[in-house]
Amino acid sequence: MNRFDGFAATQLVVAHVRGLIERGQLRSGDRLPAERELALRLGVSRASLRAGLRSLAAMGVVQTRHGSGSFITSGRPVLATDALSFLAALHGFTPAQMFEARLVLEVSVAGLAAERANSDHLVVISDEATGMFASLDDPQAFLLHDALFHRAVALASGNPILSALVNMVSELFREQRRQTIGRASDLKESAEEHRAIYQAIRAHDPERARRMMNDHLQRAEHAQVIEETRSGEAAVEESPEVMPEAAVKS
Amino acid sequence: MNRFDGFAATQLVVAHVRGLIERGQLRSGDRLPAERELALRLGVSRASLRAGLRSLAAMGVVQTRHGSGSFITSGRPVLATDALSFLAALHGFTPAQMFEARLVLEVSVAGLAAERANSDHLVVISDEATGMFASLDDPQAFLLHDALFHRAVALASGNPILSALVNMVSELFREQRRQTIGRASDLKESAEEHRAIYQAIRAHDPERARRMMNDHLQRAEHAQVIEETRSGEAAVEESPEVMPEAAVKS
DNA sequence: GTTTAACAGTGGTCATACCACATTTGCTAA
DNA sequence: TTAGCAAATGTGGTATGACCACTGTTAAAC
Repeated sequence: MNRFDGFAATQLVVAHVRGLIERGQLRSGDRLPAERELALRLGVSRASLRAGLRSLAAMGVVQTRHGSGSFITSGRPVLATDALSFLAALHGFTPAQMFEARLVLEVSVAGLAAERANSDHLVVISDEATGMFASLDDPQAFLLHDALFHRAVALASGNPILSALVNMVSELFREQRRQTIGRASDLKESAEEHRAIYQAIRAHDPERARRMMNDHLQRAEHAQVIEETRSGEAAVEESPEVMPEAAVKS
Repeated sequence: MNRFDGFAATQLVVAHVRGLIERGQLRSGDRLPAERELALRLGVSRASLRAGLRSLAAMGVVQTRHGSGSFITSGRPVLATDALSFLAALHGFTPAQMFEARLVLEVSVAGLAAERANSDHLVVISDEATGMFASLDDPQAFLLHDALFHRAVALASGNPILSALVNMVSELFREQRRQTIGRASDLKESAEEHRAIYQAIRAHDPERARRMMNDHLQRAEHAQVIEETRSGEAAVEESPEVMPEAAVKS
């Protein structure tokens, strides 16, 4: 049945799991057979099977829990955000490019959310907005709520594809912004902008939601540019006021 | 130096390569050390090293060529499209959701392309448009040129993030459409629409480019819906005119 | 000088053993 | 009886060593 031994063993594993998913024999949250058994069943070594599972895990299709087993990823459709993050490290995305991508995606998404958001969606969005106001003195927490707010809006759009894309981009932005959020001075204004977006969505006013999201992103980008130039001057004229925390590792 | 043996060996590999990339010690197209050597250097087994590389490969960060070595992915920033494809198989994206996502992304992208496309970009876009006209009698080839056209437009937008996202969505769409393109009857009209988009971009007319892209996607979705209802009726009233080719595997 | 064959280097697979974590089972002791 | 704990089981994670398949180079043969 299988290809002759030693052909594309690991690829066979991926294809097999994919087939099971497409046939509906594996669904979100289901547990896969144990590695040793599945390897035997597919006629490949356990090493090759693990290689295949590793690929699937990197794509966010399966999650493996040490001691428990491998499971098809449950919950909402989510793309692995690492990939975009690596791309950023390789090719060096600029903040301008990130804001442009967010503008393209999120303005429309906000409009859709205003059309379709139900009360459950609204609660989550509102919670994150309050979370922002509650963490004005903790930039990192603020940034987290910021990202979660935008993801909540994307979720409310009702389109899982757009939601997955917004998740990726927002996480990418957060990773980059995390290092400079400390010098931001407009957290309160930012929170107000998010509140305005929320209110437009709650009022089911797509046009206003689009406008508010557009204004918010434009202002956020502008503020970040101002920060950078000011921080650049400061570095020349005097000692920097705020040191970005050094990311020390291993 | 390393974590005590047997901790998160495979994770260590990913983190290490990531560090090398972020420090600029590994750039696009570079070749990584041989597996046996790199494993020794990191103090992990070759199996664990390979697991890490497999993850990186699945994310599209590295490409490994049998007999030659492992290389940092060269060329333009591209996200692995498999992930979205798996999500589709798991959660079942509808054509309507796909078209909505494309509408959000590609209308704006077309506008940006009209602002920024240079002659190199225009050549590629034009080539794909002609490729569509040249393959009116070969639906699969037509569909390929269709996808490549949209990617060329995204590339011309000058934003690598948006380009990567459009690549993912266009590939997702193509995989889904591949099975039904055979019954399409409006290939020529579709080609004309693409030509109109190209001309708007070539004329550096963003507003027209956006409008043309918008019209194209709306018409394509409409045509596909018509197809489906007609095909549904046909299946009931009489034998289907065109059998979608069965995807036979293994 | 050209062609061809051998060689060394590299990733791909396999088999086996052992370790670490999670859950269940069943026994002990209160 | 029952609450608590410990052993047993099942699972993924890692390590080792060997061999196979592909690639590129080098040296030999023509």
